[in-house]
Amino acid sequence: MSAGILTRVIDDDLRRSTLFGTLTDDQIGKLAAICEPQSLPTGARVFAQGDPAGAFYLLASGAVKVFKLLRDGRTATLRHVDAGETFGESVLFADAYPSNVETMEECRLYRIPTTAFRALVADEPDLALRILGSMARLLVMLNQRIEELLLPVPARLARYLLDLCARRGGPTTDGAATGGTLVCYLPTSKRELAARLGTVPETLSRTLAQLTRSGVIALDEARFEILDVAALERMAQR
Amino acid sequence: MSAGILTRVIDDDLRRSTLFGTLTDDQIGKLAAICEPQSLPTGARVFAQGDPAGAFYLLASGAVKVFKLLRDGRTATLRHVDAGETFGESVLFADAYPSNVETMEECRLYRIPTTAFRALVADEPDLALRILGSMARLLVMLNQRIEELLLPVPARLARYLLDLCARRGGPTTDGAATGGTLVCYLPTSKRELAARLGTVPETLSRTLAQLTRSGVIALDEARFEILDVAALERMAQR
DNA sequence: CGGCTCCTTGAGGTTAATCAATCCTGGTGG
DNA sequence: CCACCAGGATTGATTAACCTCAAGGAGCCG
Repeated sequence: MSAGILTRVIDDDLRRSTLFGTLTDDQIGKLAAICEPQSLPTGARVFAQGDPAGAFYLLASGAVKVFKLLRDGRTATLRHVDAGETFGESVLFADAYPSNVETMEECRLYRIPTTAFRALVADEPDLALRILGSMARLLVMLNQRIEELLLPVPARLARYLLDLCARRGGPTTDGAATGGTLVCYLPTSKRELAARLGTVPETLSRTLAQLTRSGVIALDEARFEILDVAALERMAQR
Repeated sequence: MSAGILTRVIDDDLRRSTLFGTLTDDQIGKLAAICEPQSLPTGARVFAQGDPAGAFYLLASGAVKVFKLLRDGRTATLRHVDAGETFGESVLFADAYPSNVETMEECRLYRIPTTAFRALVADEPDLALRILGSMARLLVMLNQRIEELLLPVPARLARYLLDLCARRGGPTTDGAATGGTLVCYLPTSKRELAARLGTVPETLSRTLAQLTRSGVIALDEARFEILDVAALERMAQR
């Protein structure tokens, strides 16, 4: 039956997520029952700041960005969300979305209505602890973002590059000189990256050029290599 | 019995808090049982960034600041906490504190150990929903802080002043001209306020002087009055 | 080929941090 | 009572960061 196959897909997506990855089969089943699958093309708006809050989302595949529109037209990117992560959790207990979300690629995602989810949480304390953990992680991350914004652009960029290598990073270490080199790929356009770093493309370009000139990184299109990890870490500390 | 009086005090403090204000008597009782009352003088460190995370805190009276120390010695204030609010919730599921907390006045606070609290939450789904709500509010607030930091200093100051009047604000509206005037008092030294706004005392001083010269606010020591609400709101939008 | 978007590079201007001097205000001790 | 000092707050001058505006490339698709 196709329904069986469909729920199998949903279950798998849920199990692959950071937030629900370790739930019991029973819990996954209950959760799957309230999820509403969606598919969106690149550049679609998931919700806008000020929209009435009805649901939060699990991103099954693709990538989205969470951002604010400043009055002068600039956009401030708060967060890039990767497959397996959730976004919009903050509206579980708020009445409107505090920011905008737009897809950066073709996406599959699950809409999880707040009322249904809250009812579920009331039945499953374990689920509550889990989402508490997720929100705690978000809080820590936002704390870091705030700290970062008080640093100069080169430090922000250095942190981003180091973080990127650490997570999505090529363990492609070349056991050569000082700590070896790390290879990785920029996941977005430089325009998006600049917004994510709270700066403009021109400044990002200059900063990357500076890093390349001084031999700290090597850059070819989206592929980059950290040649001097120590120097980059020093730069990340203001 | 003194024990009875003591628990009465704790219960009242809990009930006065934003987070636990609407719990049932039974829930308050269980919570009170795991709270550890503390009294601290001005300028005391509650915890430091990197400390192993064992508890979060409810501030019963006084005021504390949450801040990060930047490598160059500057301090970045993330948040000022008032009586009745909680702080450190983010460590409920993290293993170390992500920032420092220091008292700005004499404080009474309650240490709430994470393990005991988590056990309590597992028993009381309602409590879980409640703290979820609190963390959602925190998330929204941090979102705002990030957005603010991308604005120029005058806009940040304008938002702070408007927000202050709206919350702690004198409803002392003088029904005179454009929307009337609002009177309020700066709750901290200008040094602390500058840190809270992510700037330095010199710049704050200049910006306040500028606002005063242009007749938007009147300032006398800590007492200030918003003379032109509309102008300040315009300034808050970059 | 022309138009497009994305990225880079250059020149100039603006914001705000830094450095430094002065002015209060309150407290202390002669 | 007053000279003195310490800390916070202000003001001025200088400097640095980075945004803005403007002008090219380089790849891509009609």
